[in-house]
Amino acid sequence: MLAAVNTSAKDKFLQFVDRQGLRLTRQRMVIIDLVFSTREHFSAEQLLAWARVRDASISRATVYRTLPLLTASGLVREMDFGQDCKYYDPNYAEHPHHNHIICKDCQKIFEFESDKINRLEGEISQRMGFVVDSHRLEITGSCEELRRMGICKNKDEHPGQSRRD
Amino acid sequence: MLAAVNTSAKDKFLQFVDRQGLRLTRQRMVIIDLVFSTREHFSAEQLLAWARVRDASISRATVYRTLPLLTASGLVREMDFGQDCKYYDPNYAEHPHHNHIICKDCQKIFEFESDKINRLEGEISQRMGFVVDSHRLEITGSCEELRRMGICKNKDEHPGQSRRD
DNA sequence: ATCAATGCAAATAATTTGCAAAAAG
DNA sequence: CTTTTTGCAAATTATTTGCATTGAT
Repeated sequence: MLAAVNTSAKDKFLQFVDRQGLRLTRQRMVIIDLVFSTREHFSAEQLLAWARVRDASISRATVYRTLPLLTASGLVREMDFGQDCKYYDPNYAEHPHHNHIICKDCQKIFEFESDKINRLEGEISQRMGFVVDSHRLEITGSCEELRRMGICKNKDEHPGQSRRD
Repeated sequence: MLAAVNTSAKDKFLQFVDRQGLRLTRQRMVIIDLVFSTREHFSAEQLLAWARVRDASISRATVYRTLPLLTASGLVREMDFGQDCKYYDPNYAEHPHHNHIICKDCQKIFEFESDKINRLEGEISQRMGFVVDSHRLEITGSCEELRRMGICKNKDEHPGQSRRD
């Protein structure tokens, strides 16, 4: 059931693989399965660890060589939260325009969508002579709850869950 | 005159240096002068090159050790446009809430501000139980002009120039 | 004087790459 | 069979750090 959530994203990627004439290797299959059955952001190292549970022989190089394929397909997006390594977000297949809000207290990352913001971005871009291709909005904030009560109500929520504006 | 544009930002940083009990070395002075007299985004390596024009003995290590001071002051912001190295934006002193729009054709980066977007972000964040601390909005788009006519009207504009929503 | 800051060079760590062997189509 | 992909290990590259020395206060 959990694994079924992103099935269509996986299928889209399989189509991409086909369209590009790429080969469907055992290693790629493992990686694809993993990537499209999670909603968590992950790093190359995390993906490698997950993959090795299923197939201990999968190499770091293969993971690093598969990530650009995933991003090239547009179904996974590289995220740069000024950390030491890059993170990857598999939720763009389902929510191509989602944004991030990061709790600087509990460090969790939430996703949300806003048509209003999208519309404004389009208007502003147009006025500046651009056609929007993609956008990246990341809000950093603090949880009122935590500041007032010392406990963050978001603490137990599933990361990568999308709320609606 | 160009150097005077950001004088107050420089002064603010000097106050920060003082407040933190940091010492005002010759090398820091050179770096501070440079950073607050440009509106361009720059990398550590670029800053080092500029600094060495004024003082050939300035080391890479000093530049790398000064950058975190600049970002800690809030007057300069680290920018991660999925590139090989980090870039730094000195325009946050004057425009603390500005956003970026990147022309994927001519690769130039423009800055703009939007109170409407800021307001929306505040509302959405509040509804999600957050108080906004900072935000990062980056739009990637293509220049209609370039696509239609083969020439980008933005080509000669000064990068780092802020337009108003 | 005292302690922070510097320059140098070596260390770190994420990511990339060359190459011979394995496997997909 | 042919060509892509893999695993391994070595290379690359931005950034960081240890240490003896210099310099700001």
